[in-house]
Amino acid sequence: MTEGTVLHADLDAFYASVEQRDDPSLRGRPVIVGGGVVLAASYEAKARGVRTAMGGRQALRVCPDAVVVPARFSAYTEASRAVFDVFHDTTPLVEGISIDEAFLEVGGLRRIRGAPSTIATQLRADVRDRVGLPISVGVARTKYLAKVASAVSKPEGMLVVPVEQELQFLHALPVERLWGVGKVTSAKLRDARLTTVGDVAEMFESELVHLLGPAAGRHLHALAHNRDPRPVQTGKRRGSMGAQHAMGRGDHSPADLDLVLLTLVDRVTRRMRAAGRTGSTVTIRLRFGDFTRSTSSHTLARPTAHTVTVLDVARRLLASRSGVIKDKGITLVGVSVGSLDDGPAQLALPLDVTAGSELDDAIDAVRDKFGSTSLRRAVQIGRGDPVAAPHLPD
DNA sequence: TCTGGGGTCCTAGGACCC
DNA sequence: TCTGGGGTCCTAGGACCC
Repeated sequence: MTEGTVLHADLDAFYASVEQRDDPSLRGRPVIVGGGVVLAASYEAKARGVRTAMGGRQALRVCPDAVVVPARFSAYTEASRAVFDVFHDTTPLVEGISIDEAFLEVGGLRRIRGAPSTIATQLRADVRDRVGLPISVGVARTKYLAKVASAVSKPEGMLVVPVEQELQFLHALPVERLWGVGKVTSAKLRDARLTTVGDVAEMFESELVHLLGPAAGRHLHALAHNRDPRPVQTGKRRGSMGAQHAMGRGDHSPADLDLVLLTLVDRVTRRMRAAGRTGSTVTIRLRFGDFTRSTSSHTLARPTAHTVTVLDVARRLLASRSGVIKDKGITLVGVSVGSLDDGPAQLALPLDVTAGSELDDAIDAVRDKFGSTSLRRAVQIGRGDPVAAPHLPD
């Protein structure tokens, strides 16, 4: 049997696991993180039918004895950093995908660390010992298949897909396992009597393109045949930064709304400046009283991270929707700045990254400067050898 | 069922340019 | 006076992911 060399590591019920780690009284009990909607559910809660993104009331109906705890984002950020430290101690080739998952390329490590499955076993033990959290790992030849494998192995498992058995494993899975198949695409595929990945693999690419559009059709055709040439990529930088705020259905005066907008713009531009980045496309996202949505955007002639400049644009965009807001009411406001440029070449870390609230900014800054691979190294540089941030007007 | 807070990528039409 | 084909950018919306 031949092993692939891509690992996909994925923390199990991440937020809920951190809560259970930090409060022993929660262990073994159904735990829900978040109130209005479920941000995360422990496996005990999932076993009773609680799902991520479920409404809070519904969750308590299906699992009345669940313990509901508020989210502690700083604790999750800290735990994530510790886990990524373990990843980087395993291999230099780490591609972070989100706060709780990453791809690791371990192909070059056979002589010093052994076979991929050996490394994966050690990685799980290291995360458990050093951070105290359960993690699942999938091992395969491609990123996509490694991700599928870790998902199938949960909870707290490990699954190696040998190269010889790739298609056999893949084709038996339901179409919903394909990356990029959500509710809408799943319905289209099932309408066309395609229920397994194997069914999709039997289609011509042109048929899938006709059914789903060019990009999605080609993408799914490739995945169904396990064609996924993307290498594990370090140093990715985000393309936009945003903040949003959900509100109750009640009345919100224009002054209230403006205050929310100001707060959001301040949060976003502050993070941009901390990361040393500027952007030129300002987008506001609205959700109305009937839960329909709209976005509107405006592109500036020059990129900026200036609070007042972004606020001015955001205000005008919001004003252009005031009629609908008046009619339907509003339940969410979001602001994001996109088309982020590469920013100044020098490292733009705040001087004092040890001061509590600044830590997140510093991590943002480092992620954006170096990608997650060099996260730890750069934070150390930032701590020991501060570099002045370039002056950005505010 | 009654809905958080982040993000990514794709599509389609119109403006504008050559 | 009326007209082709191709490219890029902007905007709005939508699907999807964690």
